[in-house]
Amino acid sequence: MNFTTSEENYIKSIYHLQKDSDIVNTNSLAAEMQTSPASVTDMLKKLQRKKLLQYERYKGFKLNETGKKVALGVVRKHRLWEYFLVEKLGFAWDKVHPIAEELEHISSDELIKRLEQFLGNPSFDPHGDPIPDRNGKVPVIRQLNLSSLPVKQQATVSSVGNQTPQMLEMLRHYHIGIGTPITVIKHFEFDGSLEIKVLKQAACIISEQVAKNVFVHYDE
Amino acid sequence: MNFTTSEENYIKSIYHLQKDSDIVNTNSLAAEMQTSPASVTDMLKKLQRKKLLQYERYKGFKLNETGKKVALGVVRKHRLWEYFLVEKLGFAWDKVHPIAEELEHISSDELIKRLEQFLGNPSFDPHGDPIPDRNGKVPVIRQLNLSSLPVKQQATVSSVGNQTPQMLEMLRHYHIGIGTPITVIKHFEFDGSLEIKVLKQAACIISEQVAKNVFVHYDE
DNA sequence: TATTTTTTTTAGATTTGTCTAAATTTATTT
DNA sequence: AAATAAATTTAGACAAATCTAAAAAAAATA
Repeated sequence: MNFTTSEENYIKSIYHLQKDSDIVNTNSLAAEMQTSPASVTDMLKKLQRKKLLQYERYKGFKLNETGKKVALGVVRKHRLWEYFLVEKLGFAWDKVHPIAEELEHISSDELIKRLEQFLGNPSFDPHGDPIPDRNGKVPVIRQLNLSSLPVKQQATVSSVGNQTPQMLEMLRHYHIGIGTPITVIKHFEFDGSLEIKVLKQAACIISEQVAKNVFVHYDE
Repeated sequence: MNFTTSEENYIKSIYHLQKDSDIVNTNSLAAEMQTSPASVTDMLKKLQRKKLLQYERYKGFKLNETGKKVALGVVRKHRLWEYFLVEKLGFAWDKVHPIAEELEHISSDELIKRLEQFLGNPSFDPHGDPIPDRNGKVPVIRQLNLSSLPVKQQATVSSVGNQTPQMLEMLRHYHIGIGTPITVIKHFEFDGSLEIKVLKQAACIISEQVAKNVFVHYDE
């Protein structure tokens, strides 16, 4: 089945919202999509007619299995294009989101199959987010929050929670990127801030808010 | 200024039509766009309001300088993406048109700048068509029709006129592609067909209709 | 030149995705 | 439990891009 750009965007947003909250409600989706609750209701009816949603009036909604498959397809395309933009075209990781937002709606399956191969079948995008495979399988990585990393434990940055341009810019300032080796030197109880050491950089202090958005995995 | 996908498609089609006929009329554009003459009229009014067209009711129309710039921008994107699809992703040249038709509407200028660089600033796409540069300048190549090539004159295929999948498939069968060395052995007056020799292939005969769509340039 | 044919435009309708304002349902608070 | 507030849906409208059928203009022909 084929979907419009608008439908795909709604499906993708619902997918992301229902990861944290199981059931999604109209207002939060409207906020996420920067549109009115009335427009959301209209689209929900359409997606229900197309059998992608479990939806009851006034009760909230979630994607069914078919809907999730569609969402994973869009996420897959988005992340493969982000990988392409950063690794092949040399874009900074905080600039690629809006472009991938357009590219993800190009419809050819053959294109995505070949793009994936051309990129060397990557498992994670430039922000450390997993790239679903052809069948919607999402690679997992055992990672923990930087705030929970024991002091002096050597680890590697694996992904970033908040991916606003503001956050990504800030991380770039700290020289923190995906794959960056990192150690926590000291944990300040007062405000939860951390003194950290990043490869070749002088030790520095990051706020708890930043730390909560950085995920790492232990080095083997 | 920004244009919708539909507007860009109309502009591009007008551009291609006015290369052969200077002034374009409603019916031929409707045929080209596979839509009704009424829809064309509607869009013409819109493009005129946006000051891209020289248009008088019942008298035909053509792009003005602004309109041509926009058209060249779309053509540029289309051909760069075709180059990418063939040279980087390994698509056959007769499969890329519909995909490039979607990709050409992605809006980021930065993307196209970087893509062009990544591809090594190509001047011609996989069908031998020139790729306009950032400023809308179109590279030219002195080429002639295969039917007009003197017998025994060594030449190289530089572009293809009719780019339907049917024609491209046929040329692939003859092992004729852009850059293929080619010589005319004999010219048959009876039906205008040509006996030709293509690199490493046994001599073969092609119809006048095919020959008229193959363009070559002399080897230096 | 008058008539017929072709081309082009207008009028009015349809679909998609959106909006605002009003109505309805659910949740919260006295 | 009744009143109030919040969330959600409905009703009705609009812009974009399309359509069909009818009207108008231009071109071709008798």
